[in-house]
Amino acid sequence: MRFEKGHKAATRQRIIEVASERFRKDGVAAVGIAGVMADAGLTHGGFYAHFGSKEDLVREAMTAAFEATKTRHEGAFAHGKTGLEQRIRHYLRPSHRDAPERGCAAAALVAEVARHDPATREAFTVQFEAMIGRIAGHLPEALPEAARRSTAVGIFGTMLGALQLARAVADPALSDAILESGIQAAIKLAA
Amino acid sequence: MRFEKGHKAATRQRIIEVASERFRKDGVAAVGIAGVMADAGLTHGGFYAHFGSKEDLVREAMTAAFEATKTRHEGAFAHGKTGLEQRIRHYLRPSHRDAPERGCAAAALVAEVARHDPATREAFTVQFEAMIGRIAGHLPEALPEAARRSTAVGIFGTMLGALQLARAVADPALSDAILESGIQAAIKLAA
DNA sequence: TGTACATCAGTGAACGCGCGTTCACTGATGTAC
DNA sequence: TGTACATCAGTGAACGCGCGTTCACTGATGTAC
Repeated sequence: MRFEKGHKAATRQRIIEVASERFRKDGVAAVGIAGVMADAGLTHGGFYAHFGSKEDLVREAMTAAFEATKTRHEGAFAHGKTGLEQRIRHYLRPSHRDAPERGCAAAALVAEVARHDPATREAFTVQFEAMIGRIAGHLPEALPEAARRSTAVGIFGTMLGALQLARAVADPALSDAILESGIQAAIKLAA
Repeated sequence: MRFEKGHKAATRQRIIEVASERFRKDGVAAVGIAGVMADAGLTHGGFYAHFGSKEDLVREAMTAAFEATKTRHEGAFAHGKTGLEQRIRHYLRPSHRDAPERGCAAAALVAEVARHDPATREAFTVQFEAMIGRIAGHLPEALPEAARRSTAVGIFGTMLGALQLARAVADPALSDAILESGIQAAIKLAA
């Protein structure tokens, strides 16, 4: 064989990583296959040796984005309420707002996911559930499971909504204020 | 003149209304000028007699969408806490989730707005501020203005985040649960 | 050891299509004489 | 009252471009003899 073993798998991984950044930064609809392939150091023709369609890449890149941010944060936060507060502040920090390409895939892609294939939406749902589980893990064990899950959904919705609003608004001071309001709101929900 | 007075203005309004629905339903990037014009009963060539560019239409259609939902709800809700709770439940009801084309422009377009022209982001900011003002108007007058605004931002972020998550998720039961969790969270923030 | 062949990741031209935008034109009307 | 002309909202062909996707091909390698 021309290429060492694992070469193709490595290329595939590279395409997914490039796509996961570009999709989060510019949106799925605005990013083309040719651009992704060029960023991965390849020509566009080879794409279909790796993926069946753009939609397949969307699904895989979104999942990879979720996994990457999860892995990056694993074990970084203490257990319990303090850990959750740290997590909230980390999520709603200015540098997360300013670097969507390396940030939360849910915040960058929710609206578009809602308009995609069932398979993509299911992949999103799986990752969403995992996220909720992680947040719920910080909530008091005294609470019933259902209450913890429901509270976690409210907290995540607040975080995601605030991050998106902070990104959309034109006034930088207002944007900072939105992040701070989001932090306070999420903390209140966790209490 | 061939057309009665006000004809052109009426056509322009029709284009804006069609666009405001289609942008909310399918996203700005996925909607073309030709499709909007066809839906308005016109051919695409006439578009530039009404707008300078697609971006101009985006800005106007988004503003119109905000104004339309505002007008539709004006005076529909009581003052104070009860009115806010009504408002929250109304926002996070299943039929709002299922009809984005007639629903909240912020929820449908935040992510895309973040990637658009400064002028479009400024128009969004104005509408966002108005929305916050309306929510803050329901909060206790005893609170300082800044606290009311901050709380209102948290509440709106929660509503917007929950609505988007409910739209993206593949499982209908989970989607309903997200709406309910969002309602509970927003109410808790308002208390 | 040297030659012929099979493998296959990646190339790049081409497919039909829709995009945003431009522009010469149409044709029903109001106005001027 | 009748005719010539100006107006202008809307038409539809055309512009260059990028999209997702297909496919015949390349060329460096490993394998077979």
